Amino acid sequence: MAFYHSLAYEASAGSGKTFALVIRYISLLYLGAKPSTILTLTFTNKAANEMKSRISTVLKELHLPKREAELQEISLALEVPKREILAKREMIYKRYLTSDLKISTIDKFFSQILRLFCQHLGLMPDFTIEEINDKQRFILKFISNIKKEGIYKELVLFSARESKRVGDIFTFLSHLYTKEAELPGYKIKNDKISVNEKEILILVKSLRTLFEDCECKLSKRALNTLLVENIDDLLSKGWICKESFDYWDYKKCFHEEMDKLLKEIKIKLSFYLQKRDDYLLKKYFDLYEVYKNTILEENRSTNLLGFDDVTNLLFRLLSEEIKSDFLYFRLDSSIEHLLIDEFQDTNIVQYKILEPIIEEIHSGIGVKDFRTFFYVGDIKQSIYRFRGGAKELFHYVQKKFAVTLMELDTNYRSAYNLVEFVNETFNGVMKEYSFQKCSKTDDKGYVKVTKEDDLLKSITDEVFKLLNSNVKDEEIAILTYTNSDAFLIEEELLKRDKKLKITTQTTAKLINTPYVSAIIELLKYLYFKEEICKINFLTTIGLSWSQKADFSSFYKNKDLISLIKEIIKKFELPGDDANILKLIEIAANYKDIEEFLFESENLSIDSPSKKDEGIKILTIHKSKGLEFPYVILCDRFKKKSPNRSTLIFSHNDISLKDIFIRVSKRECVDPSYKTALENEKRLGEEDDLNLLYVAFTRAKHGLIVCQNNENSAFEKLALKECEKGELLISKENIKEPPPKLSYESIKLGLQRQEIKTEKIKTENIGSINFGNALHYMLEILDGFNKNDLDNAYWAMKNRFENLLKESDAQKIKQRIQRLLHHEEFQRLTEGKISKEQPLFFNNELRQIDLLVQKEDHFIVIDYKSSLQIRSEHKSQVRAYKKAIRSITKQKTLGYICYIGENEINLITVD
DNA sequence: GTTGGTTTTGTTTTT
DNA sequence: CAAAACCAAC
Repeated sequence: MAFYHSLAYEASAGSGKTFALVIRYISLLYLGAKPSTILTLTFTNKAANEMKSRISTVLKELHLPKREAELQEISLALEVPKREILAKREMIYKRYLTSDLKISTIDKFFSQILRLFCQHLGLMPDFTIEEINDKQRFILKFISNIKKEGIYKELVLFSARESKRVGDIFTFLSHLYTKEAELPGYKIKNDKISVNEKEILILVKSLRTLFEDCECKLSKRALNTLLVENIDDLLSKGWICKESFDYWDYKKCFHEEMDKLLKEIKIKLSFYLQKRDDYLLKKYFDLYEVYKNTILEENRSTNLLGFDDVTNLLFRLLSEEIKSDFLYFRLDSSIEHLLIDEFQDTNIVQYKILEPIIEEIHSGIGVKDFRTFFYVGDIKQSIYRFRGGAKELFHYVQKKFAVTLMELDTNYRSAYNLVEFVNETFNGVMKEYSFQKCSKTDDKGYVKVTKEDDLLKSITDEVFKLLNSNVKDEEIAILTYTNSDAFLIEEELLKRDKKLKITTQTTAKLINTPYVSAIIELLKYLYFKEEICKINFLTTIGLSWSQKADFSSFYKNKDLISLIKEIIKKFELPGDDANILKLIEIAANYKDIEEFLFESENLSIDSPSKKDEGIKILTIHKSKGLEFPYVILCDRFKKKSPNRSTLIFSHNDISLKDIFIRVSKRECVDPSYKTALENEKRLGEEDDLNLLYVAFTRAKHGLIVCQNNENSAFEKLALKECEKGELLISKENIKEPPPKLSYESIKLGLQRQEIKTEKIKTENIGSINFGNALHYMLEILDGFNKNDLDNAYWAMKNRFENLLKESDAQKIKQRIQRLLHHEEFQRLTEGKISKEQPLFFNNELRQIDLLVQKEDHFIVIDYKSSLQIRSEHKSQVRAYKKAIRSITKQKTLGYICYIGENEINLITVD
C-alpha cells in the first residue's frame, strides 16, 4: 500500500476512526515530520486529549505484543519492515513527548491564532472565551446604535413583520451571524419583475365579484374568505394553495374563469414576494451590519468573545486585513501536515479559514517539501447542521483537492447482534447505506426494543433489569434527546432508589434545573406576589397547583441565603442536591433578594457536573464519539419543535445561491421557494436520521431502545418489539481495562474562587501573556549561566514580540535572574533536571514545569508568576506529586515557586 | 357525518 | 409552525 499524501477516510461508527488517525500521525512522525508541524484538529476537548494520549500510549508500547495491530498498520502504510520501525521507536517517542504538540479542538486553534492578530481589530490578546451574558445591556447598546445609524424605522418594520413569528429579533440576527462567511459573496439580484400590491388586490376583488355575481348563493363563510385586505391576509387563505375552485363551498358556483384568475393571482403574487424579499433583505442586512458592530463593541469592552465571535473575527481578518498566507509567518512553526477529525461537522466559516492551509499543502504535494493532508469523518453522523455543520464539505473537498477516498467498513465496537440490528434498521431508510462488517464474532450482544405508553416507567424498568442482572452501574449509559429529558429520568431513578449513583452530563444552565427554577419562582412570588409564580413553584416540586401552603412565615426582609435555606427545609427539598448547593453559593454574592431576582434571568452558570461514575445520562449529541457497554436509548418525551428560522438558504454545492424570507403558504405560488423549502426539510430529516444512527451505534454489548407507542421519534425506522441475545457478556470476552493513573481533583469550595480569578484576569490585561512568556523562558533555559540566560531571553522576546511590552520583557528577565540566585532554589535544583516533563493523569497529557531527581527522592516544582488562586495550584501540584510517586515508587516533594516582582517564594505543598 | 377554515397551544441539539 | 380542538356549512 502506497502512502497517500492526501487521503480521506469515510469511517462508519465504531470503525476505528481514532485508530486510523493515530496510525496516520505516527506514520508521519516516522516519515520525519516534526510534531510541531502536524496540525491535528478535533471537535471536542475530550477527543483532542484522547488523541494525545493514544498516540503516546501506542508509541510507548509499540514493541509489546498488545500493539501488534498498530505496528502492522504502520509497517503497511510506510512499506517498511517492523523491526526497522521498532528500532526508531524510542527516539520517535521521546521527540513526541518533548515537542510542542498541535493537537487541539478547531475552536481552540482558531482562538490561538486570533490572539496573535487581534490588535488589528482593537481587541486585547488575553480575551476570555465566553458568550455575552448581559443581554439587557447588549440590547440597549444595539438599539442606541440603530438610532445612531438612523435606521430605527427599519427595526420597527422588522419587528412588525417578524416579531409575531420569531418573537426575538436576535434569533434571526444570530442565525445570519453563523452564516457570516457566506454572505459576502451573496448579491441581491435586481432583475425581478415588479408587481405592486394593489394590482394583486384588484385581481382578488374581481375574483370575489365573480362569485358574488354567481346566481347560486355562495355561503357567507366562503364569501368571507374571499375578502382580502392585504398581501399577508391573502397568504393566510387556504384557497391560495388550491389548483382549482372546484371544491368545498365554492363548488356550486365554480366556473373556469375563476381558475384562470386564481392562476394569474398566484403568478403575480410570486413575483411580488420575490421583489419584497429583496427589499426587506436589504433593510435586514443594514440591521445586521449594526448587530455585528455592536457585538464587536461588546467584545472590546468586556474582553469576552463567544465561539462564533472568534471564528467570524478570524474570518474577517483573513479576508480583509491580512493576506491568507499570514498563518505561515506568525505561527511558531509552519503547518506542513493537516489532520482533521469529524470532518462532516465542519462548518463553512471554519472551512474557509482552513482552506488556505489546505491549498498551501495541496500545492506543495509532490513538489516542495513533505506536505500531507488527511481527514476522517462520516456523513451519516453529521448532526450539527443547526450550528452550521455542512456535510457537503466532505465530498466537495475530496473532489476539489483530488483526495484519495477510502472506506472503513468494519465495526470494531459493537457485538454481532448490534451490528446486524443497525444494518437491518438503517438499510433502505438511510440514503446510500452500506452494510457494516462485524469484527466481534465471539460476542453476540443483546438487543431489545420496547414500545410502551409510559416511557419513563419503561426506561426505569430497563435500568433496574440491567442492574439486577449484575450489570455494573458505570457500564450503563442512558441517551436522551434533550437535557430536560435527562433530568426527568434522573429524578425518576432516584425516586425509586435514592442510593443510585448517577452522572448527568448535560450542558443545561443552572437556572433550568428543576429545583433551582422552583426556588427562584417562589422567591419571585414572595417578592412580586404574582400568583402564577406560586403555582409554578408548587407544580415544579411535584405538588398540586391548588395545594394550600403557608408562605406567611417567609418574609422578605430576611437575608437571601437564610430564606433559601428555609424554603428547602419547609418543602423538604434535597439540601444535598448539587444544583441547590451551587445556587446557595451563587446567591451568597448578592446583597438582597431584589438584586438577585433581577440578575437571575441572566444566571448563565453551568449546572455542576458530578464525578464521572455510576449510570450516565446524557443527550445523544453529547454521546457522539463515545462508546458504552450498555446503552438505553430513550424516545422523545415531548414532540420535536419545528424549525422556524426566518430565512431559508439555498445552496449550490457549498456556495450560497439564494436567500428567501419564510412566508407561510408561499410554496403554493413560488416554485423556486418551494424547492428551497423542500431541500431544507430534506436536510433536516437527514439530520434527524443521522442522530438516530449516532444513538444506535454507541453500544458495545447491549442496546435497549425504549420507544413511545405514539408519536415516536423512531417511527421512520419501523422498529418491531424484540429481544435478542444474551444480556451478560460471557466472562472470556471481558478485557482488562488498561491501567490508568487517575487522580481526582479536589473541587470542593473552589467555585467562588474561580469566579474571582475570572475577574482579576479581565482587569489585568496582558497578565496571561506575561505568565506565558515567563514560563516559556524558564522552559528553554538550558543552564543557569549568563549566556544561557541571554539566549533564553532572546528566544522569549522573539516569540512574544507582539504580545509583550519591552518593559515587561525586562521584568521577566530580572525575575528569572533573581530566581537563579535564590539560595533555596539552587539547593533544590541540584540533581538530574528535566523540564516540562510530560505526564499522564486523568487521561490528559500535562507537563510538570521542573522535575528534579535527587539520590533517593524526587522534587516537583511548579512556577507561578502571581500570588493568586493558591489552593487551585496546590491541588495541581499535589496531583503531580501523587503521580510521580506512584510511577517512581519514591518519596516525592512538591513546591510552588512564586516568582514575584521583588521576591522569590518557595512554598511546600504537602 | 364530512370537510375545511379558524383559533389555540406549545416550543432542542453545543464547541 | 404544526397539531389539536373547535366550529360552520352542507
